[in-house]
Amino acid sequence: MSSQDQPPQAQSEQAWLAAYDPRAFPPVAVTVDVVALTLRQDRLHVLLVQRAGPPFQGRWALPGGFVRAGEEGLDQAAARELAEETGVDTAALRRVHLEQLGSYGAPARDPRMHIVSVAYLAFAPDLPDPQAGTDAAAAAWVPLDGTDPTAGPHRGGPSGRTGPAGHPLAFDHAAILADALDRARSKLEYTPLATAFLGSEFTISELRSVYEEIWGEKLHAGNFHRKVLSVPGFVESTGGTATRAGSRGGPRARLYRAGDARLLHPALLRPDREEAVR
Amino acid sequence: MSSQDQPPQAQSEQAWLAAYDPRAFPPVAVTVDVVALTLRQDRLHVLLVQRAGPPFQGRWALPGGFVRAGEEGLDQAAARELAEETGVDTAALRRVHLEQLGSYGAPARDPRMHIVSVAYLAFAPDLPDPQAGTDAAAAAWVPLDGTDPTAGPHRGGPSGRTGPAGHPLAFDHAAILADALDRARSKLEYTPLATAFLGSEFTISELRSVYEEIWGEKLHAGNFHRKVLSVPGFVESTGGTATRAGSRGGPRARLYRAGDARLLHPALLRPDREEAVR
DNA sequence: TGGAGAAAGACTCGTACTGAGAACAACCTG
DNA sequence: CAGGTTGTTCTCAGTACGAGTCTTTCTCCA
Repeated sequence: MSSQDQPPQAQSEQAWLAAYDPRAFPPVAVTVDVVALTLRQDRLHVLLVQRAGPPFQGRWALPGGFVRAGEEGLDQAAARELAEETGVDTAALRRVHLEQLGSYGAPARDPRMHIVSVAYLAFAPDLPDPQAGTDAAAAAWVPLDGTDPTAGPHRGGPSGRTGPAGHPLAFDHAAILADALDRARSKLEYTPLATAFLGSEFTISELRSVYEEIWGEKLHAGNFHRKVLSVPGFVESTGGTATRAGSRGGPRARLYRAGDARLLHPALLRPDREEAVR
Repeated sequence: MSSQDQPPQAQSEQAWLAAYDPRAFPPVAVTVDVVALTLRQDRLHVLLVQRAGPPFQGRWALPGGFVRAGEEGLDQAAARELAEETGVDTAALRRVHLEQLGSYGAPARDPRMHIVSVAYLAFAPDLPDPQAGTDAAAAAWVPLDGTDPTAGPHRGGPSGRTGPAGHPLAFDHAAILADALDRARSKLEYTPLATAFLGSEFTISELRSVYEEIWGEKLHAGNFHRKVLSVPGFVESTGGTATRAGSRGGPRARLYRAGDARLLHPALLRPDREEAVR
């Protein structure tokens, strides 16, 4: 149940509600944090903000903030935070995939008080540079390539994930980011969400490079091509071709748009992951 | 970030923390609700409690309660609620699989105030009948078979899931339960968690009946057998055989225990789910 | 201007996995 | 004891997948 509590008295339900005092309950605050991922120049980036005030002043952190009590649900709060932080209007947010990742509620994860954070994961196409909100010193898309010395490339080690200046993230945001990357990698396997990183029209090669960048390994071009076209509803042809070939030659690729499938069947599995089994 | 907030002043971090007033923040309460599933006599059951007080007095609901601020994390809170509600001691809880399902935070989901509930999903072997906690009128394992007229058998329609007396669940617990069943069904595909519903030793047929009951469809016995034994780390032989055959004849089955795999590779996919794709 | 190199896309081949069904022996109940 | 049920193994055809080849088209650079 949503509450295990001793009612003041067993009166009528309405009378009881009127006498109800929310402040009588232990203070646990709820925030929403967003792990927004995008690809810029074929590199995976995450949206981070630099904290303007304590705690962790000056540190980089995931964008987020308190849920406005009584005004909005969790999904709306996440969308609002993302819009505020990216400076992108609500219309453009429609092209962004946003899903709940999980909640983090260790008592000491925030030094101020017990704060439960509901984390969200966003897949965005290439967006303009963010504008720092009023409560942030800076905001930026930060590359997640192998520049982090404490984590192997594309492995997303749970600790040590760093911000632009190489400093560790605030709070437990490194762990949240690691979980987000795990989720993103497996989401690509059985959903067509890789297309969320691309524009409305794209080539199979561009789609493949999304997989390669997020999974961190090269894929067989021919097999990928065959597979993508054979999964019903993954992509559909626009009939057109790219106006220019790739920068290093090759024929002009055909263009596709996202299909109507919500799940890939059969799935597009990552190659050989024996190590992940045990 | 875990907080987007105006610090009272930009003093030293410690001074700022000392002056911090948690009560200044909007009251959003956090609860933990548990969807505990088990199999009794080859039937899927969920643990429900009957609410002793308002709101929704007398209605059946998922077991749960407020997170004790500053004392415990979300996982511990879920384990505690489950232990309190089942009357099972912490030792027996070790055999129960408990994972976070998701968070539900629509502003009006609780009539008292804005309450965010972090839902957990538990897979339990057959446990004794629960004891109603002090704040519940009753607690019971409730069968989830096709007795619900508003939902097809094993489809878990998001609305209308009912309690023992056929009454709808309190709050948005019907939706949470539906999400939990979806999650459980897909978890069986790529994890060995079906074994969490069984005792420490089991036969392949018992394992198959777990899948059949949760997926709601009969499986090919021969292919299931081959598949289970071929996935590395799913089960390992104990060398023994069941002391008695099934009630309707047949040879004594060999006994197995859970292996050390945490993921099934390749996965054990549900048969034909065209409908789920779009 | 004419390769060299690279990429898009179609194709081939051998292997692995899957669903459907058959076969057979062990065991229950009546 | 007979008939039905179940555990387990096997066969067979269809599909999916990894790796490789081949052709064509394009860009870059000598």
